[in-house]
Amino acid sequence: MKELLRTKGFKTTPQRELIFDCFFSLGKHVTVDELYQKVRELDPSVGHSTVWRNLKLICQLGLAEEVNIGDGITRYDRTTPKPHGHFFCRSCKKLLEFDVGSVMGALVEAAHEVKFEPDGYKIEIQGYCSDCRQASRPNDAATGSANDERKA
Amino acid sequence: MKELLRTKGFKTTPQRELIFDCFFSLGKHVTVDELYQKVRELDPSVGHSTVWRNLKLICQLGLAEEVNIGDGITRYDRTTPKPHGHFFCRSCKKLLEFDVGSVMGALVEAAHEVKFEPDGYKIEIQGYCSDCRQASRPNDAATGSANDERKA
DNA sequence: ATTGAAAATGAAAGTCGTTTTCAATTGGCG
DNA sequence: CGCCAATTGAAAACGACTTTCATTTTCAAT
Ligand SMILES: [Mn+2]
Ligand SMILES: [Mn+2]
Ligand SMILES: [Zn+2]
Ligand SMILES: [Zn+2]
Repeated sequence: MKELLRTKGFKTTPQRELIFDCFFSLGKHVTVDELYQKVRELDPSVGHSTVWRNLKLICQLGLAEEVNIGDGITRYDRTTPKPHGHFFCRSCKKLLEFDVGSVMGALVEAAHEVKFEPDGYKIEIQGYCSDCRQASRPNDAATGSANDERKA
Repeated sequence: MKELLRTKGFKTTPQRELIFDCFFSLGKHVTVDELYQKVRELDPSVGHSTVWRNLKLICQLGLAEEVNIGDGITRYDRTTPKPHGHFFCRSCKKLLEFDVGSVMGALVEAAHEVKFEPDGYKIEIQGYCSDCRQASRPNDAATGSANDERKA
């Protein structure tokens, strides 16, 4: 890790090491604030912007990539050898991963047809996970309109 | 159109009619500001928030849905009978649509396997469209890192 | 036509995650 | 060591989205 940083011309600092460690110890799909909280448990002096900057750096190094599910909060997902898709539960906001190997062929071909050169894939299925469906059985119609109540 | 509004309990106003008309006359994937500009060509007195609110209303009526590609700008896409995917060009920021019929089966099955109940699909392929690739042939390496220049 | 309650409007302000600024500190090579 | 560029942290800036509120308008019921 230090090696990778050095060879790319970045310095190793205590904050950076801590942030990197925390990031990789936390699960996938971490938000800046989640990581910030985790880091501050171990060193409350670390600043928010430092966490943010190092998260960006982690992405720059190719160790993670941003995931944007449309709720305005960027999540950082450890890079996986092959692209994967996400099930996003509208209720608990959790992301489940699934293999997209079976659909990549068709997508690449569709791109080819219109001479589009793909370099990134975002396959996200929204809905409700089994946990949440069980929990809210009686009124899953209500939970279904998560953010549609304007003038209720 | 007026009928639909009335039956749902919404009022018809000159601004609303203008905004609806402009929205449907513009192409797909419209941003609030794009629609705002278009509307103001015809009536400069219409406010930004009115455009925004009516765009939300159009979604509420099921005539459009929000598309969030991760650049922080919400686009509004006219509802299509069946879900479609998007090619998003990192260079010109345009969205090309493509049919996802051939991959829906696999996705639905993948969801089934983990007891996830899907109700929304977002299939977005990022990359470079044929126009942009031709235009920037000599230095497509540079354009390739659209937003990766932090300390260039 | 008149009227009044509810909805809609527009300007301005508020929200909130992201990003930048800047002075002070620090890492690491020579 | 000693220097210089990289890094840090606090605070401010940014920007799209959303809400607030006083005023205006719609429209159903007189
Ligand atoms: Mn993931
Ligand atoms: Mn579309
Ligand atoms: Zn859930
Ligand atoms: Zn393009």
